[in-house]
Amino acid sequence: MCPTKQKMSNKTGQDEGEEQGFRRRLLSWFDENRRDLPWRYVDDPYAVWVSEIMLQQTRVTTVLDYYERWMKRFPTVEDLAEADLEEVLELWSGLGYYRRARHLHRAATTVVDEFDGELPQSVKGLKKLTGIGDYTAGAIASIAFGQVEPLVDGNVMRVIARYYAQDEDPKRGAGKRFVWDQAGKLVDPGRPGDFNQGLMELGSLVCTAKSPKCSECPLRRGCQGFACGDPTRFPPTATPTRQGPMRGRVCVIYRFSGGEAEFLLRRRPAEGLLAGLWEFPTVEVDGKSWPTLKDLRGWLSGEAETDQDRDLSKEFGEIEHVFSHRRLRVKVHQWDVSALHWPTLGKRWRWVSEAELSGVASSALMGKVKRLWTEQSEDRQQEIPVSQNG
DNA sequence: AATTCGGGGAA
DNA sequence: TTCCCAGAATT
Repeated sequence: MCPTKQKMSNKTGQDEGEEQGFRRRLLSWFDENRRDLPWRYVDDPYAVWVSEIMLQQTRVTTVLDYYERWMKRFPTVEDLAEADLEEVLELWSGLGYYRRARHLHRAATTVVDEFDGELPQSVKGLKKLTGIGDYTAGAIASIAFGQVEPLVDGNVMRVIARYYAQDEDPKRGAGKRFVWDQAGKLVDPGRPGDFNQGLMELGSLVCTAKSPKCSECPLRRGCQGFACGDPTRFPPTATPTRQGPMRGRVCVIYRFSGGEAEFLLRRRPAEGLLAGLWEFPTVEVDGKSWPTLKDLRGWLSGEAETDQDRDLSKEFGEIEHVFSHRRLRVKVHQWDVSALHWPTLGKRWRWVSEAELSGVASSALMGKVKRLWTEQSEDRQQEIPVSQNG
């Protein structure tokens, strides 16, 4: 508990004065310091929607490139609704949390088919679309439609928890209600979208998690966390549940066809992790011991006549890939099957040329495998006689 | 209320 | 390394 923490006044007149000062100082700061982001100054609810989905659990700097590519390919909600899921996932490849892309695509078809191509303007209406929750509904309603609605994201949680020296965890229970209540009381009736973006911008640029720049903060004077002397005490940090390490093997199976390399990709199941994405055949196990080569060739048994143990044992690299709460290290194998007769492929398998590889929906880990392959292709060409390429 | 989702960059 | 980011859906 903060020793200098002040009681909130219940006198209506005083609250309104406090809130108006908060709004004025925040908006004034935002007008001076707002970043020039591509989804700002755009009078297009669809563009706001796309940006907000991409920004879920993802930093602004990461989103920029994806957003530009997306809007170029799918400029309107109709373009998105008409697109194949495969292409949607392809544009999302590497951004993570792929469910967002699936939901956005499905919601786009809902908007076109049921709402005559227009996004709902109310929070209640917006939340009926899959992928739009409390935060995103508030964001679209206030930013795109000027509705006086609050929004709470990670930044807003932190700013408000500090400003009021709130001890409760803002992610749940009483702390969550408190933050949403305050956000609702504070939001500026005249410029709700700018106010909300200003709150997030302040959290992102000034009221940062580790070392807040209180000397630059427009809200310092009324901030009870600053008055406490240590604003980083708020909000309290919830201890994350950490998962154990994982080990895996990835196999780049390739052959030469017409002078160009082709790769064998496998499609992941429609449900579960990385649903529907393509990958170089992979095996993974929990823990720190490596899966065996036998594990790697398990899915190949009976598919091709070869001495798989020997052929698959060619390793050309190791990659570490870090997820939200997991750490996967994979050994990368290569296998040239140019000389082998390969059986007919089922629906889950596909040969892809090197040029086509970048146009396939896949995870960030597969991107790393691909880059590793490309980086080492010069070395490989020195080792492998040119005759193999013809 | 607690998990799951499989990216990534700053400190 | 750790933290946590313009979170939502599911259980």
